This record gives sequence, C-alpha cells and structure tokens, in this order.
Amino acid sequence: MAALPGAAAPRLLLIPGEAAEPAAGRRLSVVLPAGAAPSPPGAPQPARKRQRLTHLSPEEKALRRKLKNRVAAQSARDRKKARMTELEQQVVELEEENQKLLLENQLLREKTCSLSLENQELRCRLGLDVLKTEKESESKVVMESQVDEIGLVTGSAESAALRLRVPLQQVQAQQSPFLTNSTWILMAVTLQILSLISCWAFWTVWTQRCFSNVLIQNQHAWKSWRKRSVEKQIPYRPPPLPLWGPHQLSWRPLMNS
DNA sequence: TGTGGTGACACATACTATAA
DNA sequence: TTATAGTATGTGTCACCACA
Repeated sequence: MAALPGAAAPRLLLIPGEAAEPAAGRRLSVVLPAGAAPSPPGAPQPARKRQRLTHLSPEEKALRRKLKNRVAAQSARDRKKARMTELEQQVVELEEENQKLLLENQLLREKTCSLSLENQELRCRLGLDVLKTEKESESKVVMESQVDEIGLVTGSAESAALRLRVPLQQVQAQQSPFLTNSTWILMAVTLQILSLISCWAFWTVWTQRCFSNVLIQNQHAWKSWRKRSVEKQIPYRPPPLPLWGPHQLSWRPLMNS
C-alpha cells in the first residue's frame, strides 16, 4: 500500500458498504492522513437514509468519496466481466445446439432420400411411370394447374383411369397386353395395387406422425432454451465477490498518488 | 447533498515477438 | 540470451449523470 504524503500517523475510517454489496454488509477501511478532524466518539447515530458528513473535513470527504468510487468501479468491472463470461458461454451453447440441429437435419434428409428411392423402386416393380409420378410428387401444386394441358397420354394408370372415367382395369389392360390374357392375373395385380396403396397410405401417415413428434420435441427444446435465456437475462445476479480489501494482492489504494 | 454507476483517461505490470 | 517495442490486462481516479 502506498504511503500517503505527509501521513505520519494514519488512522482508520470505517465505511459501511451498503450499496456495493448490500447482503454482505462489508466494511471498508480507509487510511486517513494524520491531522484530519476525527469524528465525534460516542456521538448519537440517528437513523438517516443519507448520513451527514459534516464531521469530516473536505480532505476526508474526498478520500471517502475516492474509496467508495474505487469499490464501485471494481464492482462494475466484475459485473462486466461476469456478463461477458455469461455471453461467451451462451455463444458456446448456441453453437453446440446449432451443430445438433444441423446433424438432425442431415439425418432427416438422408432418410427422406432413401424413402424416396424405396418408393421409386416399388413403383418400378408395379410398372408405373416412375419419372412422371416423381414429378407429380415434387411439384404437385404446379402440376395441378396444368393437368388439363398435359393431356391423356401421360400419367399413371390411376390418374388416367380417373381422367378417362373408365374402369382402372380397362386402362391397365390397354397399357399392358399381358393382362388381357388372364382375368385372374388382372385381379391379382389389382389386389396387389390396392394393398400397396394402403401400405403407402399407412407409411405416409406414420412418417408424418414421426416428423411431427420431432417438431414437437424441437419446439419443447426451443421453448425451454428461450425460458432459460430469459430467466438468465432478467435478474442479473452479480458473482459472489470476496471482501475487497488490503488482504488481497491487488489491493493498491492510492496507486497514482 | 450524498450516493452509485459508468465512460474515459492515465499508469503499472505481465506477456510476447523480434532484432542484435 | 538479452534488450526493447508493442500489446493486453488490471487498477485508480475524475467527471458526469440519475436518483433519493
């Protein structure tokens, strides 16, 4: 601690630190220069919100003010540092969450791709127009506005049957000459198609339900994260500071004096 | 009028890169 | 290896503002 100029016999001035750390109620010791006017010993201490400092000399007042400002500055810096640390931690957490979501997105895309390929393969086995149906599934909205312009030559057997308003079997019979020879083959194929359609419908409903579950889980995670972040921001709790005083290594009052 | 918060400034110290 | 300049960080102080 730097010695004050002309301080032959320093004395202590105790300052209650009510504002910097109200809960701690710390008391800071100030070394006053010798010869300063002492406060009246045993004087009655009326309950005041703002204490009168008339018993202090201007020099003591300045020193007291200086010390209080020193403590306030240190507290402000500690809070600032804590805020920065918290923000940095938040950055790390958000980056981790972003990586998780990216990975999840990648997995879902791969799953969609494999399901699409599987769907294509099944349609190939059925002898349906794969390219046409893929286009239909990808841009259904655009295609719906152009259905009449496409004509009757393109499309799957089901859509052709709907457009021609003729039985599906008739359309399929026209498209596949093998089915005209045997009625039971026709019926078997029809049953198979119906079974596959029902499977496809079940699969669609199931995948949509799974995807909605993922969305709900993500919404829960997002809401919980928002809640945590809001809770973190509203009440700022300064870190528990140890008593700042001469016992610390950084205690260098009147460094520039 | 006392008090706390904060930006700005000056200073001290530790650390690092670089040339001799 | 050593001296030195540059940089980062911490600290004290002052000035200013808002509040009670």
